[in-house]
Amino acid sequence: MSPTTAPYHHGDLPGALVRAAIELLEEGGAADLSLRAAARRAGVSPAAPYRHFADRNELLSAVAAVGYRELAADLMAANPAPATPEGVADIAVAYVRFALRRPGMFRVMFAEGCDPDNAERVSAVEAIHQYLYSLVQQVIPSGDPEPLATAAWALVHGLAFLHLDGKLDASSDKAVAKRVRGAVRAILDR
Amino acid sequence: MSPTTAPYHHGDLPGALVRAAIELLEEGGAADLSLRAAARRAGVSPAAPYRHFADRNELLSAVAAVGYRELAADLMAANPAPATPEGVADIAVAYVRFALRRPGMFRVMFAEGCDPDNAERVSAVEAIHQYLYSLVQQVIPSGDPEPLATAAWALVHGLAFLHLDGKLDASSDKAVAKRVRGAVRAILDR
DNA sequence: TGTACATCAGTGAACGCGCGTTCACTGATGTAC
DNA sequence: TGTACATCAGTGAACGCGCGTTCACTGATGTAC
Repeated sequence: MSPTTAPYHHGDLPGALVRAAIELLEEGGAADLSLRAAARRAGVSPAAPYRHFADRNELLSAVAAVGYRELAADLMAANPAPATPEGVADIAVAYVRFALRRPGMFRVMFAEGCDPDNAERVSAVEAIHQYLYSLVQQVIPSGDPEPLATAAWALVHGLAFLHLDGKLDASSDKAVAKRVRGAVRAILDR
Repeated sequence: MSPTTAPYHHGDLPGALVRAAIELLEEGGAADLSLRAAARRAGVSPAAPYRHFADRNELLSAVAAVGYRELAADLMAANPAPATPEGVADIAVAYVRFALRRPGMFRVMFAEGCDPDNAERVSAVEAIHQYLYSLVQQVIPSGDPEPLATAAWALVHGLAFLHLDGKLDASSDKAVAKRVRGAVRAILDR
């Protein structure tokens, strides 16, 4: 079998399309991501994706699902078992860093229009919430962890978007980390 | 002068275009907002806007500026002089409510691609930050207010977006208000 | 008070673009006998 | 082991769409004399 000739059957077109979409997202931002562009990059005709995805939104949901998994992995890698405010700040920094490192992906993960009923999405989001919940429970054992977990998520999410959208200066990684740590500590150390 | 005939000269086309754009935003979301659509609604040819706005982005910036002013007004109306955690929560609720009531507008105000150098935008954003700064200073007089003000903004901003994007259930106004108050109190009352 | 003229704010037609999606099709694959 | 056939995964051409933007233009306005 000649590997130089592209086979008629791709082998893993769904995977290739998701990967292509992610690359486009990293290179050009959310505006440059289209079904056609992903197909082009995967080396396939504009109609081919429709064998595997009902429409544009379904591809986007698949992309977002990958993003959620990677974000979760990033957070856990940042500090596997935080027990101090500083440990929590590590995770906050990782969250914001993820958003700034992969803005296109982050925007797709949190965007209007993306199917809110997609099962994979919902469970991935739930996983992140759960993670923050147990984290909060560990660091601040007193009281109801639910509102605190929500507050924690909102805090890092807001910091991420404000930096992403230029409302807070994101030109220096160091300054961003410092600002994020400052905000987290301001709340935790009172 | 016949008021039934549209005059050749509009009178206040820039204003009419901004108003039209805002209406489109409220009716159909950010995706339905285009220069052409705004011109159509203002009863003017597709090329007319270019007399007043260099390009699409400039119109968007003008729209965003109106949004910032309205958001600021909403916040101040919610509680003119908050001095307690509950008063702060009033403002947080107003922030989230604004986002949910006018999602298209909110998204334009905080979106990528929108000119970050636009003077009116920058000063409007600065005004909001300043407001939160002085608010924090009043409610929590001890320590550096800067990181706390940033944290406060990020918190409400994150709550707004998580509700807007369906990560937190926004189907009931009451439940949203309760969740927002809960998050604010969880942080303030510790 | 009237006229010439520069300036300004619109028109309308056209440009090229890339998009999502549908369609009838064809080449490859795998299964039943 | 070989063959007929159903199924699947692609092709490529075409659809209609709305967009941002440019262009040469014309109608209205206001100012200088």
